[in-house]
Amino acid sequence: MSTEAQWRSSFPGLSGVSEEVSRVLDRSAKPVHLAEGTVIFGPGSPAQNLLLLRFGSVRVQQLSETGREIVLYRVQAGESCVLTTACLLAFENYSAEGIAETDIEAILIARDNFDTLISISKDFRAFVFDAYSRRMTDLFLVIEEIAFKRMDIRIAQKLLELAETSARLHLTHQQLAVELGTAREVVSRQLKEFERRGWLVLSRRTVELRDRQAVTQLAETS
Amino acid sequence: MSTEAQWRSSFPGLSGVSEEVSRVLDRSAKPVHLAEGTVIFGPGSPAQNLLLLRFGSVRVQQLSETGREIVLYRVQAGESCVLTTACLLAFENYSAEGIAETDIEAILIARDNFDTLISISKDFRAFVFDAYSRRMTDLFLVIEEIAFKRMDIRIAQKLLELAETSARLHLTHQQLAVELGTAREVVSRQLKEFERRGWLVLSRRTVELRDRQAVTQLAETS
DNA sequence: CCTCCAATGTGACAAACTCACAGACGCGCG
DNA sequence: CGCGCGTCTGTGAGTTTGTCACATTGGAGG
Repeated sequence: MSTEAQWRSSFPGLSGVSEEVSRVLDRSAKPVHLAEGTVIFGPGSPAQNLLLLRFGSVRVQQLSETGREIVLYRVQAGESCVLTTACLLAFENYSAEGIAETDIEAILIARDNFDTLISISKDFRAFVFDAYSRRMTDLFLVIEEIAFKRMDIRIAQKLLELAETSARLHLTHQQLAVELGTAREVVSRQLKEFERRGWLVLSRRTVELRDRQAVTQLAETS
Repeated sequence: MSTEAQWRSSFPGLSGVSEEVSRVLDRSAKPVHLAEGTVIFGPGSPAQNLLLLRFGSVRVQQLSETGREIVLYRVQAGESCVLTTACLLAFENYSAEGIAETDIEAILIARDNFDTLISISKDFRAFVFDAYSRRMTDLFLVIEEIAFKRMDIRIAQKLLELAETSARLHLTHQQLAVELGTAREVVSRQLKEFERRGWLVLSRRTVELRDRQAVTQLAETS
C-alpha cells in the first residue's frame, strides 16, 4: 500500500479492488489540479485520458452555431468523465465541451492503462460501465425535457434543484437559460411572472425563493 | 472453427479476434429471430443480454407522458445494442424502448459472457466502446437538433435522408413527426408549404420529392 | 459622482405546439 | 356497387416559446 494510494478513497466504486489492480491504478494515476474555468476537453482539444474527479465539478455543455448553449450533464466528485476516453477519441467532430466549474483535483489515467484496468478488474469494469449508464440516462432525461416539457415547469424545477440548500440563488438569467437550453428572454419573462405571483424576488444576479410551496406545485405539474 | 462461427462475418468489428476469443464468442452466442414490431427492451422489460444485430434494424425511441415520441437512434446490421447491457440493467426507470423495425436476426450474449469477452479481448473492447461512442454522439446530435434547429430545416434534412434511394417515400406525417420529436400538425403544415412551393407532391401515406435541389438548399441553411 | 458595461425589461413579431374538428381516402363488407 | 368506418390529412384559433431590437438599470471602478 503506497502512500499515494490514498486518492482512491475518493471513489467508492473503486474501493474493493484487488492488490494487483491497486498497483496498476497507483502506477497509472497522475494527479492534476485545474483552475476553475479550464476547458478540459472540447472541439479541437480531444482529451487523451480517463479523468477521475476527486474534488470539484465538471460541466459538459453543447454549443450551437447560433450561439445558444445547453448544459448536458455534470461530473461530480467521485465520478469519472468516461466520454473523454471512449467517445472523444473515436469521434472528433463532436461539439460538446467540458469545463471545470470549480477548481478541481483529478486523477488522469492514460489510455493504455485504462485498457489494462478494464481487462484485469471486474470492479473497474463495473465502475466504468456504471459511469456510462449515468451519462446515457442523463442525456435521455435532457432530451425528454427539451422535447416535451413546458418551459415554466422546467424553470421551476431547476430553481428548486439549485435552491436545495439556500433560498437565495446567485446566478444570472443567462446562466439559467444555458442550464435549460433556452433563450435568456424566456427565462427573464418567466421569472418576472413568478415574481408578480409573489413566488420569488428578483434582483441583479439573484433569485430569492419566497414561496417554495407554489414553485414546487408548478414543478410537479405533469 | 465450428460451423456456427459464420455469424461473426456479419460484424466487421469482430473479424480479427483470436482463437480463444472466437471460442468464447461461439460458445456464448445465442442466435435469435424476432418479428417486426417486437419490443426488444423497454420500461418493464429490461434486457438481459448484449444484442448483436445481424440483419434488420432496431429503432430506439423515447416516450413522453403526453403521448409524444421521438426517435433517439437506430441500431443497424453489424452493430450492437450496447445500452441493453450496461445502461438498462443499471437504471430501470428510463423511458426509452427498442423496437424491431423489421424482422431481425441477432446474436445474444449473456451478461457474464459479455464480461468475460471484455476482459480477454482487446478487439471486443474496441468494438463495444466504439458502439458506445456512436450512441453518445447520436444523442448529442439529437439534442443539438431539437434544441437549436428550425423545424422546416430538420424536416427537409429528414426527407433527404429517407429519400436517398427513391424519391417516393411511403410514410405518414405522424411517423415523420416521431422521427423529429414534434407534433403531427407541424409536419403536415410544413409539408403542405413545401408542396405549394412545388418541392414535392403529397398523397395519402406518400411524399414524392420533385425538386431535390430546393429541398437540399433549405436543408443546408445553417 | 460619473461612466460604462453587464444584466435585465419589454414590445413586436415569427415559429412551434396544442386543441378541436372537418374532410378525404381507402378498405372491407353487405 | 355503395356504404360505413377508421386512419390520415388539412386547417383555424389560441398559447407558448424563440428572435430581434432596443430601452433601462445597477453597480463597479475610475
